[in-house]
Amino acid sequence: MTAKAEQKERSHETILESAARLLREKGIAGARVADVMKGAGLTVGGFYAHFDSKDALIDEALRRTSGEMRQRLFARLEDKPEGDRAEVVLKRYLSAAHRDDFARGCPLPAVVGEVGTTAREHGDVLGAQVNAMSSELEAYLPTNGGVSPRYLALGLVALMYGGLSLARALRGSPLSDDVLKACRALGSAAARDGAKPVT
Amino acid sequence: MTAKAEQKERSHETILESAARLLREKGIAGARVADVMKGAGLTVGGFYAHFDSKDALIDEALRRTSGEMRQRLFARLEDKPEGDRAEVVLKRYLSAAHRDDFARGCPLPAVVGEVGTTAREHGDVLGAQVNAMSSELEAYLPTNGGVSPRYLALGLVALMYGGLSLARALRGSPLSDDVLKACRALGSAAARDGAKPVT
DNA sequence: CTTCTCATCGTACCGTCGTAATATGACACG
DNA sequence: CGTGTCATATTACGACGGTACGATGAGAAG
Repeated sequence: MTAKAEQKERSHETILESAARLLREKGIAGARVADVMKGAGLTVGGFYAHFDSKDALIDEALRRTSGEMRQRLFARLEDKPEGDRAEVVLKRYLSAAHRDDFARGCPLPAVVGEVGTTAREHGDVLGAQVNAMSSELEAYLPTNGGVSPRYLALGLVALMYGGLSLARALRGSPLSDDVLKACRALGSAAARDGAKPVT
Repeated sequence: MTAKAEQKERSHETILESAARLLREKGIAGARVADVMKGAGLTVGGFYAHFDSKDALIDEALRRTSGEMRQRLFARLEDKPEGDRAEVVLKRYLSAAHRDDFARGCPLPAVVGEVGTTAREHGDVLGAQVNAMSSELEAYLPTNGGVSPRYLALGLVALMYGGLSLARALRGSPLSDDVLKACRALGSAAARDGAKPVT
């Protein structure tokens, strides 16, 4: 009896991984059930034995991809000088490599727009992910700036997400690289001095 | 003979206005041809007498809405002290009112994600709009900062777009207001001191 | 060996979307 | 007053999407 259960669990995991990839590459509407199953080496028919609905799959995939991304983003920071850590995160997120690695990168660029317009039902899950990302970043920010670390972190998350999204949408144009560079510069300055208001 | 031509021109304009509204409210895929025509008080049948395809309509609507938005965003700045103008733009863009006014606000939050994933064909038009917005903002930025006005402007555009997109996706949650506030603070500091690198 | 279970498959239903072909009806012109 | 033109309406087609249901076949249980 255990062999069947194991197989089902493996399939569940494979489906989720396929969904995670497609969600990041093609967004919510673009991650079609049939394609997700094909990516998992299965066919449509079996899908509803694993998930209640496409929406449930998207929610789970969103949590999964967001968690993965945070892990990669904040990995191996102990090696870096304490004051540089936020900048390292910024540079990792706003890199050309991250822009070009849809399949394993941040899911936000692929889902935020849809959540704001036609997929409001995923707003809660999205909010939790944004919150988690911001909270984790907050720990690496200075406390003596003009803005509290919490707000600084939220602003940096918006800057990172905005820069990466634009860079992905404009990839192929030189403007894409410029956007990344500009966001790194703006973000680094803010991460160091805490966005001190000027006179 | 002129009466027909006038009517057709009026219809073209009405269709475009309807598309502009729907594009901002529901995104590219969400702005369906039948709905656009209904919003214009017409029916699907006549659509292809006015536009070659849905894609052509979207491109035109994107240019239109983006231009409208810039006009509103940079209007009446002569009243303001010269050094405050960039900040005024920031505050207008990152306001709760703008977040809640889908129908007349910035189209970027509704289209950037799709262009990055499933609607690459609109990338050129989108790039031109981002460029226009950044260029216009650039004129109001300090030249003595750590970053050139061009890069500062690009970074601020990414911050504004990112903040507004997140705020729209999270509307209803208190996090939405926090994101706007955080982006205003971060942006204002950068717009004033030009993102000076610290020590 | 037989029977039951269950993960997965093949397939079909129903709605929706972009697009196109034809119909209609109002206006301009002779 | 009749005729042709053209903007718009009606309707249909083909593709595709999420979802559901019966078939299949491999493994577990006796």
